[in-house]
Amino acid sequence: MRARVLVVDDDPALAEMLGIVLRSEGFVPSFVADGERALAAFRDSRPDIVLLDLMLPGMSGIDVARAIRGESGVPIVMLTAKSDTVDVVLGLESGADDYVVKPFKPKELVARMRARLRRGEDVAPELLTIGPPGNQITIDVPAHTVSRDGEEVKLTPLEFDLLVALARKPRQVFTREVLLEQVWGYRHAADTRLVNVHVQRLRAKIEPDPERPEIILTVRGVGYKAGTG
Amino acid sequence: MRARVLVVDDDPALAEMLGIVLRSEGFVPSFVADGERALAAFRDSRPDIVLLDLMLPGMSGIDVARAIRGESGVPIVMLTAKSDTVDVVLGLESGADDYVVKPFKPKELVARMRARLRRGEDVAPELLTIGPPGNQITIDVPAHTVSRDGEEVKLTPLEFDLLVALARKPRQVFTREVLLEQVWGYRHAADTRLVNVHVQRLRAKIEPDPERPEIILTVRGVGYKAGTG
DNA sequence: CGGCGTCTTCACGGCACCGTAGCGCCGAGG
DNA sequence: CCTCGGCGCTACGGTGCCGTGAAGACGCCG
Repeated sequence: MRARVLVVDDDPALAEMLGIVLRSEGFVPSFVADGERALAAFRDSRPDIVLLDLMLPGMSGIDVARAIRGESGVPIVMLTAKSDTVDVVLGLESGADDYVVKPFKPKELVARMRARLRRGEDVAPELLTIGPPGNQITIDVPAHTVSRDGEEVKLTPLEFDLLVALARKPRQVFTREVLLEQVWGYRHAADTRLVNVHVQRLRAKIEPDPERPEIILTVRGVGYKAGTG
Repeated sequence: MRARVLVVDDDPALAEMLGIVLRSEGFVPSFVADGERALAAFRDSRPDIVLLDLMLPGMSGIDVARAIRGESGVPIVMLTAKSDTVDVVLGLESGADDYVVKPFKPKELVARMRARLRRGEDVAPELLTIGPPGNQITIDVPAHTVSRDGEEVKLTPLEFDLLVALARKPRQVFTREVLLEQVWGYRHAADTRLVNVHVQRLRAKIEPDPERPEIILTVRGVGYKAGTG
């Protein structure tokens, strides 16, 4: 029952290190150094999880992630150098489930991989993605940023918290009372219309067509939920 | 699988020593003695990492670093004599990722090279760079200096610590409470406005236009973060 | 088809948050 | 003893965020 990992990275030294770490942690790693081979290897071996460098020769990690995501729901963890800066926002929207910034602690990487594999161990993911395919937004929790189509969307603190609350459990409906408690900290019910207003403001910023919301959906008579497609 | 190192140094004795050390540590080194050859060799062999002496005949290490950085993101580790001091500031902004001061312990050099290559082992880098392209500042942690556009920026100890705390995890937002703990050592919350004031003082010194900060950014309702692009 | 409840949309005022300037203490160095 | 830089603290003004109220649109029911 050892998980098979596909590592996509063009840095041989890093690959070697990952090999040692992953094997000692009970994973079965395989390695490729560029995007084309990554896709072929993925289709061939169907790994349980993919580790993907953002910077690759030729086909970028972004394209690889998109391609894999197009044909599988396999967990993808991105490796990014902090110097990548400009590409980060775009990279995160490509369908990755989580990311770690180089240099990273091997333990942290393994913890995040395990968390993606078995939902039991709760390392809060750095990235949350919601919305139907073709209309997704990505939330970078520690950076407190939200992006769509590679553009950062400016949100107020309250809007951000509300979005995160919904995105943490996509498809699950939250009543206004629950949201008031989780986001506002109100212990016992206040005016629930507050929630309506802020959902509306949020939609105005993140929905391409706020009149037909696809990311934050209304469940009439109950509350709201985040859509995933 | 073994990392290829391009060593740029005009001192044959040092080169010989480096050859022995690097080979014994599993690297595959190649050597050139001046800047022009360095560039040619780099374009030709595309090494995994570059070791670069700051003092070179003809084209200086600074220019070489800039040229390489202009066409590749390859890790560059500078070798500097402690007597260089004056040139160091300029050299550090040329795009190097780390540096070691001669005379150095072979073990330290190798550790720093590994840290740049396999990002897993975290040797804290000597150099931190933050700010958007074209408006970057470089922090030399052991030297306790900060420079922008080749000019050293004078900071007080507190300002320096605050800047380093933010720069160690760029893009990530820090609350004022966390900063008070990390920088001031206050265990449980004091007046967080203290942080505001020092951020402002810091900006006055490092931001070209303090009214439109690009290096230290405010995240309203949350805290501050260092920008990278 | 009509009515009612639910949700959406807009406008507006209070206020928390942040940026900025200024003052005073304290310790280091002359 | 005096000077000066570094730091803590307060005060004040502006900006944008948030909460409320009220009217308009929509869907679900009889």
